Amino acid sequence: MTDVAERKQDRIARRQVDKFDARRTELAVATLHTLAELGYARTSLREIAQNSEFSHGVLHYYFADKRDLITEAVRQYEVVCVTRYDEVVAGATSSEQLRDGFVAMFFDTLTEDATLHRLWYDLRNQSLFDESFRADVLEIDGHREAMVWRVISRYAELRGGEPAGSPAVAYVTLDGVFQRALLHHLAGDAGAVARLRDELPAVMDLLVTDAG
Amino acid sequence: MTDVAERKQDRIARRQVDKFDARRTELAVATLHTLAELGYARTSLREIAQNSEFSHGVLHYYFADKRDLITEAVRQYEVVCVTRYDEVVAGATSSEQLRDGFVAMFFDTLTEDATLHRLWYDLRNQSLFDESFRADVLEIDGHREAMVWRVISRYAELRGGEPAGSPAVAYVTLDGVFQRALLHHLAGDAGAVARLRDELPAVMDLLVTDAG
DNA sequence: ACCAGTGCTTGACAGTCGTCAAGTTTTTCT
DNA sequence: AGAAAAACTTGACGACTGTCAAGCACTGGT
Repeated sequence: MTDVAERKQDRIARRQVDKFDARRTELAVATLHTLAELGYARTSLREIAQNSEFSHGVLHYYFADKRDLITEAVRQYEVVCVTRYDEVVAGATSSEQLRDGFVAMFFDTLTEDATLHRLWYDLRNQSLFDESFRADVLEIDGHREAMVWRVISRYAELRGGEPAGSPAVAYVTLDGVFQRALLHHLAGDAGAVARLRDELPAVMDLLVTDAG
Repeated sequence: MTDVAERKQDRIARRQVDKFDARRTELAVATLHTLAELGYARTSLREIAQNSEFSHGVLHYYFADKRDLITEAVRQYEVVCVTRYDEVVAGATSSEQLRDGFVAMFFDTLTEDATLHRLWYDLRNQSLFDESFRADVLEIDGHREAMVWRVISRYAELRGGEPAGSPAVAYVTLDGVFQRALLHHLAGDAGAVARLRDELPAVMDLLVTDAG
């Protein structure tokens, strides 16, 4: 085979791989939405296929098995979710601006992406039972922790202070507030969500020491 | 029917009701252990029955359906879990004693009852998808919050200070630490658990203001 | 125009699920 | 001891699951 022919073959092969990956991603996104709607326990392959424009058999053409499919869907979640606060951090020129921007974004995504967030917590919990999810979950959890840390360390900097705890403590605290707000939001308790919104600035202040 | 006969009937009926309830509870406990082992998504009635000394059909003799059974199991969890720290609070005569006793109990139940705790988080998450669990979950969550508040408010008292946040903030913070410790414990990362143990006293101190 | 191969659908498989009716064993009361 | 009721087992049902093989439709290359 000539060099030209080889390069052409390569181009074709690459195009096919690209198409294959694109469809994989498309199906993973459909999976993500189905999971967000039904939860892990009640999501079947046929249900996922109905949320796409394909039939259920195609899933085994693009994915080895259900686990492979769901793992890919989780990775799609990660792409969406771990840079959410970065522009708030980048744009803030004062601690008040950062604090208010963070609180606004926090409760905006809470209500806007509620089903996606409940899925994340569902999958993180699955990893407590199913070892095969654990590596991906721990990786995403680490990215979420880093995201929170970028907010808190910058907040401390703008206030001329220091973070009061480790990245882990900052993360679990704010994530705990988020989980609780999500639960009450989905339960229809707007009052409880509003109370948490009022408290969130004070929680942020707990996580940084005053300027000394 | 004579009065004597009526009273006798009553006694019999009560005894039968007691027996009925006792067996219901027994089966609910078996359900609880199965759920703790497999998680909500993978727990079937036949599996539950195999963890008891009965056959799978008996479950529909004592429970209307699967939801009824699992709801009862969740209530059993509540009985076990919401008074765990009370004796630590009652016995502590100094803030250091309360703090150290709390930390010890915290990580003791983390490792000792790990499967039960992961079940709780699993069911709490189910309530994000399934409305029928929500009322029970919110009730248990409230009891857990009250339990944490008894610890933190007493801790503040012993230090001559005040709690730094609301009961909700105290609860989600400590529960967040617990969830993270549980995840890393089940993932076999003893180092991460040890680091959280080292940090927990500082987290408690974040939640109370110093004496003024 | 034809052919090969990719992409996709259809239908079937073996297994599991919750549920329940029918029947058997055990307990309880007279 | 014998009858009545409760407690429990067994087996079956329809529905649903993940998986996969067989075949149809369509595309791109020659």
